Amino acid sequence: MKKTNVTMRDIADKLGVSNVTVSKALNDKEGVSDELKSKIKLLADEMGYRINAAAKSMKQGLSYNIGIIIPERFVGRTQSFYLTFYKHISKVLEERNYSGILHILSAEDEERLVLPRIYYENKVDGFILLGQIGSEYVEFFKDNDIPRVFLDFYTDQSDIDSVVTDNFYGVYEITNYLINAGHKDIAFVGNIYSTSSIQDRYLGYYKSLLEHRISLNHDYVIFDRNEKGEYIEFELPDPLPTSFVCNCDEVAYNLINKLEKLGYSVPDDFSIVGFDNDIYASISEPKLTTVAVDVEMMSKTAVDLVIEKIFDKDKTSGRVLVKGNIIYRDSVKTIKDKVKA
Amino acid sequence: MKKTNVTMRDIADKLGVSNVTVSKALNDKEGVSDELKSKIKLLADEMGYRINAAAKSMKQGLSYNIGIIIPERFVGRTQSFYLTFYKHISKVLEERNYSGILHILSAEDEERLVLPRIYYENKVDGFILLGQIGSEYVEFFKDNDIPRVFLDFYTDQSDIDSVVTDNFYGVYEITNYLINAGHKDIAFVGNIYSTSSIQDRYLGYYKSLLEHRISLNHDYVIFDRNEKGEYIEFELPDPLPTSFVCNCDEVAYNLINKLEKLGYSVPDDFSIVGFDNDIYASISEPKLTTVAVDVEMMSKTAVDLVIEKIFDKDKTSGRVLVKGNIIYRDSVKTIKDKVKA
DNA sequence: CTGAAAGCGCTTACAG
DNA sequence: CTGAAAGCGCTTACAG
Repeated sequence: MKKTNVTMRDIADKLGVSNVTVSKALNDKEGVSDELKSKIKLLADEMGYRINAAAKSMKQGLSYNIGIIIPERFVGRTQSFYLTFYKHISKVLEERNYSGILHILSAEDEERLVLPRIYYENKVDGFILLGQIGSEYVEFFKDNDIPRVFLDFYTDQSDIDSVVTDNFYGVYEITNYLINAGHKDIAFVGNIYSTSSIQDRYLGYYKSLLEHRISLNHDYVIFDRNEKGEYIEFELPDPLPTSFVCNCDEVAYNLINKLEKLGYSVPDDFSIVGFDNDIYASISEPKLTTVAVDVEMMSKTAVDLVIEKIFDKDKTSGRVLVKGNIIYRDSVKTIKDKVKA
Repeated sequence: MKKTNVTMRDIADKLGVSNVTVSKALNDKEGVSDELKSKIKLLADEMGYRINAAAKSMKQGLSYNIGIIIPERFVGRTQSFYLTFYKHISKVLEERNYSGILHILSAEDEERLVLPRIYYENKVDGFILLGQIGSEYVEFFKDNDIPRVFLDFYTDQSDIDSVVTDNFYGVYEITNYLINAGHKDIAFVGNIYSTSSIQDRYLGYYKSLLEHRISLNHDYVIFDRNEKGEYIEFELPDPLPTSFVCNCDEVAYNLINKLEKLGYSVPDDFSIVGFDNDIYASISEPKLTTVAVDVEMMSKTAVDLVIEKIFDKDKTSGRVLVKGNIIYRDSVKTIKDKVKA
């Protein structure tokens, strides 16, 4: 049992020095002899001294806490993506001597434009907002001058500092890969009017086609969901392509199941790629070749950005793109030398 | 843009009262006329007043933060269970005017017995520890007198306050359900020496058997993993039972796949139940009848316990069991009236 | 290299 | 019903 409530004063008294000297020693500041400094540190340890963050915080006007906001709809039984994000955020925060207060934003609060209590209580120095958030809420958030960075958030609202995956480039690269494997008849699967992120992925696919002088076939754009985001039955084109670029792994997973029910086999009859490298990429048969979002780099970027903004209110970054990495697995077959029927 | 740094003093000055009165009004304490109180609240709103949690915290010696600790191995791509837990914890915390600082405990810190920095900085009033944690770490944690509650944590270490799912009762109930559906030849799937939680589930199964005068057949205890927790090939008994009680959904999912590869069909040839109601219960074909952990009630219980302990250091609760609920889906077939071959 | 003084913004206990 | 005083435990700026 360690004694609670050991203060700098207590340490100072025992050593016959002032609390100022103790503060300087414990914070490794100038103005204390090395000898005294280590004596103080030793005694602090012995006495089980723990700094009072609240006192420091009040004096400095800084809490060394960052609020992480995740809308509750991303916290489902099948959604673990954002916990992984939080893990990396938390790790970087730790390295910077910050802590993360994780706030799950309820649908109700999001609708009624209620900011988290940690804002009204000045418990955090800045915010990282994870995932897609209603644009009204974002506007409302912007009315306050607290530093904030949006992570994995797509919007056309300007003057927002955000860190996002390079959707465009990722799909561009993976489509190139398909073409290099001999594919020419390549479909894109996704509702290209549904989200900005799907749109960018589609455009990456299109750019790869353009570069290889493959003309865009509108029958090869296969919708996966309606405007509400609900999945719909795939309407497969006739004739079928040899490969499918899916806008996400879950849809790739669904497509594989659909094709196999129709008696086809992946990758023998069709090559399929996804995006996200989430659980669906691993539970599908065969496992998916896909684009892995670089969660680690994105998290690090977001944390460093928000901390910079805390110390320089005028700092802006705009939209920062982080490149993903292709993960090669078993859902693509090279057909370079195959004679097509 | 709201002005930052509005203090109680500023409000007091504008109204020609003292900051004490403002403090009382804003905290709804006695000693201010209703008229003045509402005038103060109105002006506070208008001026964009936000309380300084650090100042309050220092004065009261309470941070109104709770540290939530999750070992990093529970934060994988396929593990979203604990984020769901956090969501419910966070919601209750919110209702109690607390905030949650989520700390992901690295494997390294767990091994080296490093407590989270939030402890050493007095940033939290108590801890909720989620999931299984090394016993040395637990012992080390106990050396400190900060309130702590273990959630979804199984151990034989005594004098630990914990909130756990009633494994025993859950499997007891779901085995009863199988028996009522006409099953008599029921296997249990799990390594009964592996974890305390699997052991309890096994004993619930056994109790149900006992109650129905069905004798325990040791061939019907099928191991799913080795001592290290790595999954192994099932060794199916001969003759086969008509149903399987699996110690968790993931294993039930694996078993279904194994049986279907062998040419059997579930639930026509075999009925199968799981435990946890996690993602494997939903992605399996057919969907699993299983026991859902009552995450909401467990979270609420844990939060209320830790808060009680903050205000009454001597409060202990011991091991609190929370009952799960059977979720009926498609993996069980009634064979009551079926003539057996 | 060391320390006395002031102050961060609240709340508590007490006096009127 | 209202307020003056003290103090929570630090850090900062300045003086020696």
